[in-house]
Amino acid sequence: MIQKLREKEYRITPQRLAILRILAESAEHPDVEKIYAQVKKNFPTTSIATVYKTISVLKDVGEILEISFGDGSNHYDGNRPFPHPHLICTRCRKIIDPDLESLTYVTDELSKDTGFQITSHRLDFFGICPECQKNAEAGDK
Amino acid sequence: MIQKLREKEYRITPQRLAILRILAESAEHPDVEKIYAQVKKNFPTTSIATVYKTISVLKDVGEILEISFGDGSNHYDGNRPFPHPHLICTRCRKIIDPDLESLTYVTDELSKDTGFQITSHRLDFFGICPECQKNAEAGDK
DNA sequence: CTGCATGCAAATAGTTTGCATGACG
DNA sequence: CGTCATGCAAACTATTTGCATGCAG
Repeated sequence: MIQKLREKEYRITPQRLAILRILAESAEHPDVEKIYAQVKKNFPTTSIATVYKTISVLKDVGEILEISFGDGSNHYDGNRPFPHPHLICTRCRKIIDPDLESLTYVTDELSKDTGFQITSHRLDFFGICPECQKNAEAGDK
Repeated sequence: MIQKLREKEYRITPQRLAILRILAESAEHPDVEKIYAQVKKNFPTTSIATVYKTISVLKDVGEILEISFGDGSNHYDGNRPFPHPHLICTRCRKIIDPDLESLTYVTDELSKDTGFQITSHRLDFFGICPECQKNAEAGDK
């Protein structure tokens, strides 16, 4: 993964390494603020601008995926740099990556019907996760 | 549709009527700027804040749907105030509402597998529409 | 060394809010 | 006629940009 940066003539700085690591290791889909907070633990001088710039580079290289949920800020996924469904708990904001094979079939059908050349997609489900359902029953507010 | 506003104790102002009309009549999915521009044709004094406030009211009442694509601003749909798929041309920014029945089945399966109580979803496809494909072949940049 | 990356601050875009004035019901 | 909506401007959040300094190659 670092390879790809080297190949494309990008410099490897400690900050970029740190951001890369965070994106590669986090199972969830952090937003810029979360990444920023993490990076600062190791490099307190890092500015948020650098995070944005690095993310922009990684997007261009195709190593991370930008995901925009309805909540103001964008999130990023460094583990699966390709479109995949999300399952978001609207109560605890947890995000899960479910498996759904049937989707490629749907895409094909859609492409055939409309003449569109489909390059990408986004599929997000919103709901309440099992834990939050329990908490709700327990009278939690 | 105006009924619903009356019922819920909201006042009917000319500005609200204008915004409502635009949302109900536009087949596409305008963003706030577009709505604002339209409203100003009839009510030049209207402020963008009023548009936002009215939209917020309509969202609460459930008469319009907020859609956030990846492009900074939110879009709104006053014709189908319930989740439905979108097909977006990344070249000319056109947005189409395709038919896809198979989706409810997918939702059910997902719900069963994860224990989530799914309340909503969002499904957007990105690609190139037939016209833009032609233009691209013709050497258009 | 040379240039690209960093980090700060200022600029920008989209959206929200506070408050005085005005209009719906 | 009281209350809620409007409209202006200021506040806010997420993001981008300009520029001087610093470090990677």
